[in-house]
Amino acid sequence: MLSFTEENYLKTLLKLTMDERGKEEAGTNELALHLGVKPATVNDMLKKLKQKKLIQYEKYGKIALTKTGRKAGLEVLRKHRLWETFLYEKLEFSWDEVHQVAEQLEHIQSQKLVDKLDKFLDYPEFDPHGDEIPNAKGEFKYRHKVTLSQMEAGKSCKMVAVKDNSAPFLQYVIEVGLGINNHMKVLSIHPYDEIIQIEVNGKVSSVSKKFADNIFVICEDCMKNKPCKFHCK
Amino acid sequence: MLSFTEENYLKTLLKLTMDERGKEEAGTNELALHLGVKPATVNDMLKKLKQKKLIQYEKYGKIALTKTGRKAGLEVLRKHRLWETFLYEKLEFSWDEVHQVAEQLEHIQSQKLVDKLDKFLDYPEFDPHGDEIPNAKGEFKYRHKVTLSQMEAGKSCKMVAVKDNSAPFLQYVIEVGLGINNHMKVLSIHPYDEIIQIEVNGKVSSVSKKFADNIFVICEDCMKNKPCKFHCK
DNA sequence: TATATAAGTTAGACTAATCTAACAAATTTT
DNA sequence: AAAATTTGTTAGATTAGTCTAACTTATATA
Ligand SMILES: [Mn+2]
Ligand SMILES: [Mn+2]
Ligand SMILES: [Mn+2]
Ligand SMILES: [Mn+2]
Repeated sequence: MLSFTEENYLKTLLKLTMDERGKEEAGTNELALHLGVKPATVNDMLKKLKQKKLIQYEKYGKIALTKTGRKAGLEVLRKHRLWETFLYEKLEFSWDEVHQVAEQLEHIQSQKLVDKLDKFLDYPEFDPHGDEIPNAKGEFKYRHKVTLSQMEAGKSCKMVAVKDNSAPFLQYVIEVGLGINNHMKVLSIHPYDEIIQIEVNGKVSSVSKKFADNIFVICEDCMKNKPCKFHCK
Repeated sequence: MLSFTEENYLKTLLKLTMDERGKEEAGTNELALHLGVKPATVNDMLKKLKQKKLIQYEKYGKIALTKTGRKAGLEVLRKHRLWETFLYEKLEFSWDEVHQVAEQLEHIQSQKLVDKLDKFLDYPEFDPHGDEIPNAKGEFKYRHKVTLSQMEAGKSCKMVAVKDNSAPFLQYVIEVGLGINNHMKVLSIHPYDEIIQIEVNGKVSSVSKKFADNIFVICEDCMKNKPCKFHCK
């Protein structure tokens, strides 16, 4: 049985080693930053997680999840995203409110509850922020998404997810008239300050580079399986 | 902000001082028994709860909730019973499975969640065990219920709740063919060992005194507002 | 009333999770 | 290669919640 804290470490480690592909390991400071604790605290926990065979780790080395650790992390992430979906779909929460409550709900221990909730929601594949929900086996759909800031002027794309899950950012996204599955066209990218002009539903908006870094999109060419020389390799 | 543990103490205190009416106070050992900890542990917590003005308590004296303490306890009880109802009504849990999971869910902190859940369930007044669910103001319906063991031979009654919420007991109740809102007639009570014969839906069953102590009923006379000399005063 | 039993308290110890402050190793820059 | 910086570790302390064992107070019984 894992404690809430242990679960949070595993979930965070999983996110750090799966978001940016290629990166399979994390560091003490990085983990501390994301968990909102001090590196010293993380260091103590690393010893415990290693002892429980949930991570691979040597003194002064990098941290990687073991198979069991990854499985446990996936389970927490699955619960988090299912609960977010429940709150959003069934209880009329807005997308900027669900995360905070799901942070608590993800730690409820009951296999039956997870299964029943999944069924009740009709086996959703994505949460309100467009993040993939791992299924009962821990598998999830991979999508070749890029950030809005990686798009070229003149190209069209569809918003599929957000990177930043904080309430202020999510509210700002709504304000700009954007949302999951919205189509948009990149009109221009200003060379001086990288301000990006986009058109959504006929309305033109200007967004910053910082904003665009946190919006995930799929480009129209990719969707149509056309090779897209700009950002897909 | 209260910890899980503090919430459990307040909820348990509330149940001890509201179930049996007339009894407004509880003792250290009694509380320890219900919480599954040692009296020494309770004693430490009493000091903390007193300091937070959630209970009234003097060394070697009895324990009573303050107004704030009672309100906090009611909120936890409300959440517990709403979650039980959700699991039972929406997720197809059986009535012997809901309690264990609700013990965890009752501690989720989100006023909005409680309100939305209440609405989603259409403001239920009773949980799957027949227990009253306090409303948003902390009020709940009072019903003059008695235990099945208090009934006289020849009288009819309706089952409205169970006292024992443990899975083995609840499964046994089903086995006997009983459930919330079932009507039954007490055929006989044997003077030697107090075995009670009841008739439910034409089927006759024999139950022990211990069993009957844990079944709450409303007698037919009381329901019809006829004075009932046997157990109502 | 004296004694036995029940109820409640205290002291001292333990674990999990956290911190600060000091130290050590690894990496980057000059 | 030396110095500076970043990254990671250790020691020692703190807090919440729990325990055992010994003690004290209150209540019931002979
Ligand atoms: Mn989230
Ligand atoms: Mn969490
Ligand atoms: Mn219950
Ligand atoms: Mn509880």
